[in-house]
Amino acid sequence: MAAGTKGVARAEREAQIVEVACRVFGEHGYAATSVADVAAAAGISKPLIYQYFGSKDGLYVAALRAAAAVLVGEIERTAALGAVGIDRAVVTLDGMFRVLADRPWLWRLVFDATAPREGEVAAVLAEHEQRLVVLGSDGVGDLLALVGNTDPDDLSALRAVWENTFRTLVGWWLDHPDVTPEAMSARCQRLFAVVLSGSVP
Amino acid sequence: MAAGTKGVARAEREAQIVEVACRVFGEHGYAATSVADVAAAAGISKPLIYQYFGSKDGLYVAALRAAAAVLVGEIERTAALGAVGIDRAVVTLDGMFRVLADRPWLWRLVFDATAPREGEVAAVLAEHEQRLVVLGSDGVGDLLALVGNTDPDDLSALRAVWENTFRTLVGWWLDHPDVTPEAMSARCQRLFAVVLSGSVP
DNA sequence: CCGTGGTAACTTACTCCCGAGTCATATCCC
DNA sequence: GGGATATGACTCGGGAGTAAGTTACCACGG
Repeated sequence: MAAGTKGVARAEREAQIVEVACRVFGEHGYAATSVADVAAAAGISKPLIYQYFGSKDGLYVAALRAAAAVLVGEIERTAALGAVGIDRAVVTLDGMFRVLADRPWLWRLVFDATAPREGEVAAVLAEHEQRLVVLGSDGVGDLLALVGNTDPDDLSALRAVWENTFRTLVGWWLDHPDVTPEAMSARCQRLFAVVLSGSVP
Repeated sequence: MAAGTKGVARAEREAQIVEVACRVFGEHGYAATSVADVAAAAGISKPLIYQYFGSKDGLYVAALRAAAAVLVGEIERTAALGAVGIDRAVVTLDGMFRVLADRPWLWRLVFDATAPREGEVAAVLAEHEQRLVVLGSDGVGDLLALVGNTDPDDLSALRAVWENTFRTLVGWWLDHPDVTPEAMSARCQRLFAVVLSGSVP
């Protein structure tokens, strides 16, 4: 490949690289992805990525910010709809299924267990996590308030359970690509109803 | 350090290495742990580990088997007690808290997201996961049967939710080392009661 | 209209480091 | 001597990051 410019402006090239990086990082995970992999997938060379993003983590942060803007933004959007209880849960999940339908890799990118736990990446992850904690505590808090429970540790634990339930249901859906968002939302509604029906001894 | 024997028999040395490996792998994760780290922690040299376990994965498999024997064994033990519904959940969690109290690192070892997804390690992980799936489907199946739901995908998804709820509660507890097993079991019972009370709109 | 120099876009071909895995050798005990 | 236990000092590969050079475009003076 010749060394010279291809006439692609920096902003445009950066956007293209970020999009490719979202996909590659999301599909294979941070640890298993090399900068050379992303460069190859984008049809460019490694040093260009370093010139534009500085480091592997810099690239990852850019991809993470782009993905989180979509996903956390969607969660905040549905939260603002004002549904409560089961309805709020189902509406939130339904919105997520629709957003992920044509770019499912964004999910694994944002919740990548192999991402570094320190440095700028960790800071960005913590920032998004904090937004989710606020939203989750809100919904779960209503539930605890109904029974007069004000223990902060109970709230913290139950919020964690809810977040992981959310993650698990989305993860299950991603593992079953034949299931439509509509069918999956219906399944969630059904399962919540079973659990919350109080039919357990 | 002199090269000669220290008079430690192979079986004894292997047991010691496995114990140390459980701790180091469990505390830092598979990916972030080098064989040299384990050797240093055990007070021996790297080639001895290779002589006894063949490879990093071989060592990891040995540690995994030892840890899973304890943890999955405990889950199977409590499952055999015959409790149902919330009681079964609480009994299972309670047993786990007690087992983990003096060696909490075993948990992160068995559920390490940075462990390889292929090769012998993956096979061993899948084997233990399968045992958990059987147990989880059992408990969750009762719940669905009560409302006449026989959809296998509903069972699969709800089982996944339960397993992750379990993992989340244990993980939360590990992040709050001041909470005693007794207090944590009480918290779980309380939270289950809230959710299953059907008090949601 | 035609250089011509400056700048932005881009690549080849490296260095460097870290961790997995190995080889040759040393010590101890029977 | 011989086998089991042990280690220092390597090789090797892969991925992060870099140095130096190449090509295209564009603004300007002639």
